[in-house]
Amino acid sequence: MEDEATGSAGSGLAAERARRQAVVDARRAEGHEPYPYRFDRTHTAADVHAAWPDLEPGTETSDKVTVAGRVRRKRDSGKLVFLTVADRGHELQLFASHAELGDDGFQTVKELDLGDWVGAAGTVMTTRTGELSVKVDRVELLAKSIRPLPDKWHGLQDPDTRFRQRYADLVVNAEARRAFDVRHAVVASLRTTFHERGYAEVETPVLHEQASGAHARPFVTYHNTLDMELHLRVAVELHLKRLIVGGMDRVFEIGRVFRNEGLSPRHNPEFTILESYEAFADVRDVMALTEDLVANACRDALGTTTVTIGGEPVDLVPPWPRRRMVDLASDAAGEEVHPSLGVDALRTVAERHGIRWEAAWSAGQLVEAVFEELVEGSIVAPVLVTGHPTDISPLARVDRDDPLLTERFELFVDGRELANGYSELNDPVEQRLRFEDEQRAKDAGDADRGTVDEDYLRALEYGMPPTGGLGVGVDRLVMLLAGVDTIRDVILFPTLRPEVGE
RNA sequence: GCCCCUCUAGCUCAAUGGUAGAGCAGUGGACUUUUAAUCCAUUGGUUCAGGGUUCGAGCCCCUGGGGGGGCACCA
Repeated sequence: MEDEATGSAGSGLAAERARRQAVVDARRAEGHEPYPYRFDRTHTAADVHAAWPDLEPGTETSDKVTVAGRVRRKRDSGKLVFLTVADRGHELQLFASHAELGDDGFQTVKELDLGDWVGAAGTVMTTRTGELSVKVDRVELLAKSIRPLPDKWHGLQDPDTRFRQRYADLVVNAEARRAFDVRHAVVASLRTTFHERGYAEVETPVLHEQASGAHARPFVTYHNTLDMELHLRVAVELHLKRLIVGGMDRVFEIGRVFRNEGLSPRHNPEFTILESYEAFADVRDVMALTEDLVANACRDALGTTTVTIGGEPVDLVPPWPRRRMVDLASDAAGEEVHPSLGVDALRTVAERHGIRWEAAWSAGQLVEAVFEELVEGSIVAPVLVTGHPTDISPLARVDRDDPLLTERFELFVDGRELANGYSELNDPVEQRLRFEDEQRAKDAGDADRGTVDEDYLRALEYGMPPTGGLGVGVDRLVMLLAGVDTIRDVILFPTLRPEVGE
């Protein structure tokens, strides 16, 4: 009877799904395919708005369009139904009248639930309040939504559900869509900037015998046939420089790297890194490249070079200030901070400022600690921090003016490191010594430190030209430009613990 | 790994230790120009799980789980 036919017996999620499934079954029984294979549309919602931008209220055109989208809202006043359908973030109203559609077509409209995908053909019109609409004469269900969407007005608020069910988040939360629109525009812009400069985009292995190129703990996995442990990469650096040795000249990679560390609003175990290497360039060229990459990405994604940080506008137009790490640290400490002071003196400086240090730390690590504690968090507008101590920069070339520092920089914005680059060390003998220092530190118990990469050294022995290299945290760049403060808002599917039941 | 906060209907949220509610969604009804349509009626709950205290627990306590924030580590 009535209850069976409409599936209205009971309530709750299970009953709602059953009711909607019953609509699918009924359509099949009537000879309609509820999940058709394809649908031809002539216009997207955005196209319609662009093509008929300012029709007077109450206009009826004879312009035919065919559109498709997801039903987001439905206003049913009996013999007339207004449907608001969403099509890639743009909305369009369908004006569905019984007079125009007849019994069958109107029944199809009546049966539509919020969340259903629908295709419709009709003429462009405006209602008497001026809303651009399509007066439909044909409506087709393209896919039934069996599961009800989250609240049409409040959206999805629970962060857990937003991340686990990103599909639902994207349907109902415009802010979520916007952050990823920014992301996609940023990534496209980065590629464009590189392509315009003659770089080749490359892809290098994710599975490494030894993860190297950054101070980080790797994920360990296992290959059955080779019967060996493999490590997921923590950086792409050494492979790209092998390509420079091979004469590829200008290369970049945008790829996922994996670091087996804690999660936070700024850290996801897998994240996207951009690295680039350019033969015959040094750190100054790389800083200029970085400025262009970021300014272009901002312009391409936002249409402006101004971003908002903590409620204040910040202009990203280059050039940005270049300040040596030792000078920034010295200014903040009110006394000289430089690795030449030696470990003992630097420990004293650290203690004077309440900075905790460890016995194993080198002079360079102490300098870095002073910088991180006293300076890093206070940088808001972009600053290129240069001249990192040699002992914390095992792959960077020694500064031509100061043997204790390197030709390196890190870009800081909003208290966060966004990029890191340097004049690449290309002397295989010196690189071996630096690797050996890393290995010693690792053997002494610092799991993040590196090992001696013999194959990389072999490559360097063939000769690597002078090279400038860059690494950019793409997720953090997107966070800055999208104006969000958690990395989970710019990673579609952030790492979560397994879900427990439903 | 440690500390703090949080978890109630499909969604968004209420509920001095005393009968678990509302809005949206859903269902039934009215309505041919609505805009979160409106109006009338109405279904829907293992209050994250398991223990405990109490005459009585969504609320207090313990254990466990998910999530958020902080610390640590890092980009």
